[in-house]
Amino acid sequence: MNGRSALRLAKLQEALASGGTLHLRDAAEMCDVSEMTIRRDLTTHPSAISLLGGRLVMANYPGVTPIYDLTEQQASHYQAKYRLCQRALAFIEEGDTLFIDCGSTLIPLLSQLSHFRELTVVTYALNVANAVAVLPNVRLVLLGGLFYAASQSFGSDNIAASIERLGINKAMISAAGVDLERGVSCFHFHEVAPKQAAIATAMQRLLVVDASKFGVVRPAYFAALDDFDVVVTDEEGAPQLLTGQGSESPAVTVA
Amino acid sequence: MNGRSALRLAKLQEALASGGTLHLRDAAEMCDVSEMTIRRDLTTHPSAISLLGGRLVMANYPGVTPIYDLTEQQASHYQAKYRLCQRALAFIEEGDTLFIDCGSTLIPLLSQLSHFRELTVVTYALNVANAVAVLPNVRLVLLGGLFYAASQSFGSDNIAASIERLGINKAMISAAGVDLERGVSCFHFHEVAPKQAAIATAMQRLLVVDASKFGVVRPAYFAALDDFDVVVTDEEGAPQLLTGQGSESPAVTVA
DNA sequence: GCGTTGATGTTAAAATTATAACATTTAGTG
DNA sequence: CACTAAATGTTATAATTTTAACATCAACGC
Repeated sequence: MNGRSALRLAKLQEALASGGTLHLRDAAEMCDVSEMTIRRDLTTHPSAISLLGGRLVMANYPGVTPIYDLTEQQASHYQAKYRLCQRALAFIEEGDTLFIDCGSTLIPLLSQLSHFRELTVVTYALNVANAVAVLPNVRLVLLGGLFYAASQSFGSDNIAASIERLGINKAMISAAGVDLERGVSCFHFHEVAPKQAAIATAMQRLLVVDASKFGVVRPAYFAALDDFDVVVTDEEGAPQLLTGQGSESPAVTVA
Repeated sequence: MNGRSALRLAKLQEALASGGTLHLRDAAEMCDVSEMTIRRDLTTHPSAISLLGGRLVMANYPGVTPIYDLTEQQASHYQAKYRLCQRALAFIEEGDTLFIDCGSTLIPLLSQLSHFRELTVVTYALNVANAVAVLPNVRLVLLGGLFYAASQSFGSDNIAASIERLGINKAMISAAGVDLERGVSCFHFHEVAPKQAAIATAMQRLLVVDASKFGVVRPAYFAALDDFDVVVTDEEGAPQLLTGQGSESPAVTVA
């Protein structure tokens, strides 16, 4: 690594930080070196900047190349997430006020919301808010507070009260672990309060989880399985697993 | 416009909505048409998708091509904004708790904050939050509420109370109009409450505006010029203009 | 000073992407 | 069914981007 090289990268990073893209040509001129040098800077040092068809873009920015392209295997993995959200979508109705939980599970659902005439989305997650902000037909209510990077979400001491003040129709909740006996859990403790508040106040509670979460327990417990009205999942074998070896559990419908 | 064309675009948009990029090749395969057709779809219909070096990306996503590239004139226009923010930066100190206003003016400032060891940023704007969220050294407090797309910001009836509860050190306020007699104004009325609350509670109030805003009045008045301790601007002639033809106005320092 | 090393510049070739022109298919109409 | 027009596919060509190879230059130690 080179001092000057790092300096150039820093300069470019600053230029790109406010958004937009920078052509390799302009980047070279801006740094007063050749395009080749910029290319080499980029390949030598790894950095937050990535080169896309002759243009520099911030790689860690929400929308751009989170290091993955939607190709082959990943496309099929995307398909799985997509199908799960398709099932969840079936429960959404025109005019609903939805609580959308944090995490990546529900993100593919959000673009589908453009097909409705009018909806309201309540969330405490930045990535959810970004996906909803571009939809003109969806009113967005973001519950703010202190930002937690790990879950891309916000927390505050009165978030539960804020949620309970809203008329939430349906709560779409995600989880990192679902176990028959130990209940439903997630990674981060600051997610517990908003999840519980949404479950408490919503008219219908939907747990949206892919089957890989079954039998898993994570540090932060937030609900029992029968606190939910519906469990939306992606595997056919799931019903037995969840309702307990064929015993009747009328509180939970598995979709 | 064609029904199938629109359908393809919608499909691709959904695929891209959760982030990432999609190679033209894969997009064509996904839609079961030739690459040329995808290209034509993109050029015929305007859409949120843009093609960057053979890859499809969401154009309206925060980080990517907000329709502008940083080239030539625009690079110099960026330089102006950048210099303005450099001046504003001089007022920021290690450990500060900053209120950052909405709009695009202060965005270039945010990436510079990475040079500090520790800061806290309070904002009610989504674009500001996105820029700050990637900085590991800056604590982010986002004041939530109902989202207003026009200003990419949030509003709620208790936003003023939330701001006043925080220990804000310095308020960096932007404006769309600054006039000696008619005061400082912006476009949107929902911005008034948070701006005024920040001005009321902050220890130091800085107005950051480029000179093009001088002599302009916008619909929503929110402060008098001497409510600010410092006016940060980019033109040398500004002092006279603002302090009133050379008369003394000790309340306002122009940087 | 000389030679070495690392950084950078220059150039040519390869690969990829963009554009245009023309061929083919498809859907709709009388 | 034939005709038309729009949509799509195919191909060739142009433009651009990527890669590799080699040339230059400056800094540094001996």
